[in-house]
Amino acid sequence: MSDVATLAGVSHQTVSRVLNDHPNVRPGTKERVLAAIEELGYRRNRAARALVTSQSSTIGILTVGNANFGPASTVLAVESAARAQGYFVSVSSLEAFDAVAARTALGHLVDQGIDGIVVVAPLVEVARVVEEAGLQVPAVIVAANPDAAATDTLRYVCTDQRRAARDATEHLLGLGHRRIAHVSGEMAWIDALERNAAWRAAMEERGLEATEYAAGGWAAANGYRMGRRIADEIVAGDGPTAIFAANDYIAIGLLRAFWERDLRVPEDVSVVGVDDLQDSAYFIPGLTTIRQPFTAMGQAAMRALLGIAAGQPRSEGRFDAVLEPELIVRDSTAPPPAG
Amino acid sequence: MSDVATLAGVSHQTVSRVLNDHPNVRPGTKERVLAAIEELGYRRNRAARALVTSQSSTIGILTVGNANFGPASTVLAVESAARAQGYFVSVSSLEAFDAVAARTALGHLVDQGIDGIVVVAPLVEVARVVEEAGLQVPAVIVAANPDAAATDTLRYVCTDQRRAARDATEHLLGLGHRRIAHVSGEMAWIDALERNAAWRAAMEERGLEATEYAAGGWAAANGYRMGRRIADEIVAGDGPTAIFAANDYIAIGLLRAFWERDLRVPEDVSVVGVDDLQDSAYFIPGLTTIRQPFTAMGQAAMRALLGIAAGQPRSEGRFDAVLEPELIVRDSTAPPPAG
DNA sequence: TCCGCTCTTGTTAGCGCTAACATTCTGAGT
DNA sequence: ACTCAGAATGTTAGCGCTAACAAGAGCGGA
Repeated sequence: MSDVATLAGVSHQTVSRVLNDHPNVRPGTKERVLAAIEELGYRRNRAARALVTSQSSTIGILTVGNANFGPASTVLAVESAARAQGYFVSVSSLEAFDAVAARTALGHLVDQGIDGIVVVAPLVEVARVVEEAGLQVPAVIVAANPDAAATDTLRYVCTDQRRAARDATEHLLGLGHRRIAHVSGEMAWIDALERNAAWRAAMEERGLEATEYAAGGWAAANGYRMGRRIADEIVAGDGPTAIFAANDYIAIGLLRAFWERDLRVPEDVSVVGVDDLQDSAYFIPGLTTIRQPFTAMGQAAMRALLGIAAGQPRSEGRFDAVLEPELIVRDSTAPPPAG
Repeated sequence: MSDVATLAGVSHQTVSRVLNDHPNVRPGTKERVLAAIEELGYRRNRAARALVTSQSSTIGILTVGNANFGPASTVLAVESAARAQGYFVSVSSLEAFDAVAARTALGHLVDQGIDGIVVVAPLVEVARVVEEAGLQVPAVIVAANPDAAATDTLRYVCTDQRRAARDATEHLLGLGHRRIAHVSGEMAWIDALERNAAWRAAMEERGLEATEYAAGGWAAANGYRMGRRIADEIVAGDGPTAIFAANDYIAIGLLRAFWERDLRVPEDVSVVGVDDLQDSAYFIPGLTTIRQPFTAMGQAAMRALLGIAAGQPRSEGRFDAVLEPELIVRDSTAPPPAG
């Protein structure tokens, strides 16, 4: 920086002023400084800047370190929103899903001197750890946590998973289905719990029996395993006529299992998923599913984070933003078979 | 830090020594310092440390900002490998694929004072920009770039995409197919180019005609569109008996198009993809595909990066590491129909 | 012409840490 | 007891930057 100052014939402080867009710099001087910066290819040292301003313009993202569609898409969206706001993004993914790992990762992030944290924490346990960590930095948890309790430095943002499940269930109900089963995901995940609860509520509201098949995981393999069981029941005549799968991977496993048993979708059984994967429209048949507004979520998360930093009072509800999912109707749902 | 020093009754420098595992500290002193750190909940300021050591223990990842399976998996793998080595990870994703955006993102990363960059740059243009940027920091490009030219600070690491395509093609050839078409991906991508070239080479080696269908993109929709065209040709009797799809998304589009035309896979036509998506095994039929060793790639990238930093001479070949993909045979490939 | 104001620029200090050097302590050898 | 090497600890300086204050320059009004 002092080289630049020398070349421009000013003091280093004036250079700093130019860099920080300080108002009281004569245009001519500014130009000379800018020229010197250009000539020397000078780049300001962020570490020094962070040291003196105690601001890193970096936000941390804590997430689960696998390629699950939901979290991955959310991370991408947050990242993009952060960059749009001029923030850098430091990602820390959890390999193991336990509290210790979450605490460690959180510590790492904080150690980095980030300005805020966005936690993409679909897991019940991770969310809890973050809440209890008593973070000093602004934090936003992206999760439809029913126990969400915003504080002055902690906010929540989510997509309404209950709405997703209700929309799916009611789409099926509207088609005339009454025996609507649910193949649930991994129950350590908030999303799994919420979708399950809302489907169950929608069924019970109408006095319908709610049969749950616990797949125990989000993968196609889990759906496939349940699909074989369900196929047996359908063939035996006492199975469901429609299934709400906790996500599209499970749904594709279901589709596959039914296909193997010559059960036609949607003629013999309807299937709805959640997520709308890149290729869900090209499954056989094209999958009716619930799409989540990931981009909007990312933006909402950043807005909430910046809001905390700016000292904005938290919104009244428990969530700072609740985004609505969207039902995408394709070919895997139809009225139930006659009789 | 001085608080800790006071509480432990030592100088701040001794605290620093304890923190940095300096050998010449009496065990008793060390313990007292550690206790003081614990009591005060002290965390060392990374910005100050970075300033004085000019080391941030952060590596930057430059990638394309979409959810494409390959890049996303690679990023995840690099991230995990970096963390295992005690590095933080700062991600910068390109929204647009152009040179300007790539240069800007690179600049951002460098400005952050990172210790190294891993570029997950499947795009021809991005790789070129990085090469020409004349980066001062160690950089590793993860791409099967045929023009790879390692330098003292720039290394290449890749999965052998030609091998992937050759394995796929030869699997089909071994099954007896002779009319093996290729549905190519987005040609701005190195992977697309490489897979295309290797398939073509394998065909031409045997004097077979190589018919290419340019899907123009990686999505299922692209595959579907080409699939309809190919289906027409197969029905007309002059289509291919097997197809090598540039990735699994394209393959699923193909599968879907064939299913719509009542063409059976693999009886009427075989399909091979590349990637092995989470649910590829559950496609209808289960997709034969090429799996890439992402985890190993991430580790290789970090190893290469650390190698540069440690002043290790670059390896003799143009690539620092070339990893081998793996053919996963499932149900979408079989011998060609008789006649 | 001179005062007093504002605009512009320079000077100084210090963010929290580590490297380098300075000092003190310890204990084996005489 | 006394020396001296080497271990343990302390002191000082400075990384590159910004904030706070200081000083100089320019200008209108009396």
